[in-house]
Amino acid sequence: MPISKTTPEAILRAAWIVFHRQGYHHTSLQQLADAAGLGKAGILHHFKSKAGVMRATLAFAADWYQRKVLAKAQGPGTVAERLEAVLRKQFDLVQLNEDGGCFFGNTILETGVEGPFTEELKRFHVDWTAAITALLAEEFPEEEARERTYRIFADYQGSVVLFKLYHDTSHLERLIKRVLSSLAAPLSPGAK
Amino acid sequence: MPISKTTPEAILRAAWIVFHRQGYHHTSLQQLADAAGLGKAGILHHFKSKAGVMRATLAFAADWYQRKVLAKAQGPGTVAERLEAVLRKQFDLVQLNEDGGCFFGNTILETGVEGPFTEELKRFHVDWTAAITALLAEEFPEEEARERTYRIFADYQGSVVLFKLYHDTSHLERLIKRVLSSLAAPLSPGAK
Amino acid sequence: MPISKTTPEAILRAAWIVFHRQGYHHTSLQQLADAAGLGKAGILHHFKSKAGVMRATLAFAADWYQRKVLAKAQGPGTVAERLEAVLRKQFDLVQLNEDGGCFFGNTILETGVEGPFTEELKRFHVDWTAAITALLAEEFPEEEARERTYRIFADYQGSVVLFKLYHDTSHLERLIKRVLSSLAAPLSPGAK
Amino acid sequence: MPISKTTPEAILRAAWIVFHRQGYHHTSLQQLADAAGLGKAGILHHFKSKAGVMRATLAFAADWYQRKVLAKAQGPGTVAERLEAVLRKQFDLVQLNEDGGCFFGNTILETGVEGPFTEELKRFHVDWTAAITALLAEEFPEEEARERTYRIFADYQGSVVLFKLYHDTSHLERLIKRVLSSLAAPLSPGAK
DNA sequence: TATGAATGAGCATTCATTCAT
DNA sequence: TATGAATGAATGCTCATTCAT
Repeated sequence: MPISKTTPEAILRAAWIVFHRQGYHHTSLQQLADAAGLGKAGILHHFKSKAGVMRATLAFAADWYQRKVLAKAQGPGTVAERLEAVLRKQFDLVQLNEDGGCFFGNTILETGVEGPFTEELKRFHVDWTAAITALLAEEFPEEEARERTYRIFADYQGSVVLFKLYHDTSHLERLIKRVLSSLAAPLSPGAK
Repeated sequence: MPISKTTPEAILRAAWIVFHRQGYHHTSLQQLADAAGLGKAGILHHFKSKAGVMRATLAFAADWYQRKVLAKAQGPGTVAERLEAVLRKQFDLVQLNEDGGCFFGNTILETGVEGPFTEELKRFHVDWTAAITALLAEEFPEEEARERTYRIFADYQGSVVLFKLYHDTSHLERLIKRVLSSLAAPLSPGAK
Repeated sequence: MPISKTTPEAILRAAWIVFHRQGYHHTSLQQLADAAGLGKAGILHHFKSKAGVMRATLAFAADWYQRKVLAKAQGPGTVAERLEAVLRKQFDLVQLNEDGGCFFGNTILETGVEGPFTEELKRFHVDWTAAITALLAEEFPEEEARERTYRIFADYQGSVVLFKLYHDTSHLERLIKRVLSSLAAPLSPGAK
Repeated sequence: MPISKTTPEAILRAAWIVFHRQGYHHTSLQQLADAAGLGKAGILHHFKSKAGVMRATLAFAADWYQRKVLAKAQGPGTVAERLEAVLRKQFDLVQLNEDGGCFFGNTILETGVEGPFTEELKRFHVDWTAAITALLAEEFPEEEARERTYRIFADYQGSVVLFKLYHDTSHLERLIKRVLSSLAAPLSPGAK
């Protein structure tokens, strides 16, 4: 008895949680199926392999990121306020799923180079960089905005490592303080 | 034909490479055995489980790190020279093993909190922090040295993510420039 | 090429034979799979572990016992005739499977107390006792029927040991003679 | 560093306990080694295989049985008293080792026919039969003594099954009562 | 659209055993 | 007399995937 019309999106939503919490290799199709309330074959009916599910999940998450996180870079408020809003929203995700860290960062380190996910992972970084650079460009010259964005990204990813290591959100708070106060200071040298 | 007296250390040296390249979950005992030139059972004769091999490998690597990388924080040369030496040595490791990134950072993100490796992973961070803080304390007040160390660590881990994403060592070079020039500047606010 | 729809019952029928012949611990999943004409994974698709197969097999066998062996305690014929019929049917099973003895008795001694099969094993004894007691109660007072049943059970299990030790069915024939002639005699003392 | 001169007998004493508790197939060489305080290779130095250890253990146990259990059939006291003494001593063994049942009976059912232990197992039964027959022959004609012995043996093995199934020593007590009171009664028919 | 049966490769781990020392 | 290194086969079980229905 078929039934129920599980949407692919519902599967991805469930898969996101599981992949985020456990990583790609440590997640089994069975777990994805359980999370989505389908059989394993049901999952593969929609996405033709485990890697396919992952790819779609990354795309789905990047999309969501764009709409729910990076969108906060636009709209009313000062540059600092909007930057803080983006970072705080980002941290909500980091703390989700039993403190899973950054889904994209995790996946970059786990599947890295040879992985079949490079495209989606790069898209995330490109999106992120574009949004934050555009925001900072309201206040700094283009070139400088780009450099500042770059440094914030690195600082963010590094802070997530500390957060995961010590399970302590203060590392994320410190990042926000650091980033916001850096906006008020001239850019230290060390650029590309 | 048994016998040949593979030392546990030789196994760990081989395991380090494989774990670094592939991550914990994506590495099989068979691969560890192949790398060490033993049968699977031969590995488990020395370490009682795959997790045991990982634990020992992390300890071995942390030790090596202490002796070969962090040791460069001591000795002759200016603070900046020695800091650069440490970072450059670190990058050698990052680029090793098909651009595997930071073995410890990877493992932190992959096995995170609940993992059975927290102890070894924390030790790495504690060692690292102690060495760099001691170095910077030659030039800055204790408190400031600690904060600077903290920021460098975060920046380093974040840069590794970029390196893995784009396969491009320039991200590591930029980190060095950024770090060294920051030594010459007053610490921007945003501390703990 | 998957598919062929092996029924769980077919698996249990095959497993019964193998477990009976070899015992629980000495039987491998591979052997069960071979006997059922499936791969190991095929077996575990139907029963989630080797112990699960054993449990289901014991339940299946107990059921069969009830319908094919103990059912002979009812119906036409004298009490003695029906008791003999039950015992003879029982012996057919004992001699099956390369003289495997009593499947339930074997398992009781092999996995004993702490085993995960106590429930199924007790059910067998309860069924057996209920059927034979009901039969004997046609001729003896309730209490005495129970005691006689008890002694027959012990004698039966003991005779199986001798049968397995010497591979000689005369031990089973002697049991029948002993049991039937005891029906004609008053119950010797020694009750509970 | 060799040392310590573990006697073969000490190994067998330890092996007896483990084999009795767990059965032959469910016992590993490692467990035997642990129990004896040696390495696996140390065990195999004395007995050239696991089966060899089992064989020697059965022989050792049969010997012990002869000297410590069946010896009670001789000496002062009435026939009934001595028979009870033998049975009670036997029950001590049955209850030993986490209610392991009769070591010999267990092994007969577990390894049965094809097993490489038939010889030792038969020796146990022959010894037992000889000792009890000799005892009963003090009071009954040779032929009758043999038949009574035979029945007691079967009843004993059957009672052990009940004891293991219900973990209840009352089954053993009932056996003693039954056996002793049968001595006072004429032998019911049903002989060979 | 989804299931459930099935597969074959692979998993970590344990097995009894060998053998140089 | 005993160890510790090592093996190769086997253990129970999970994996991603296929496919008839």
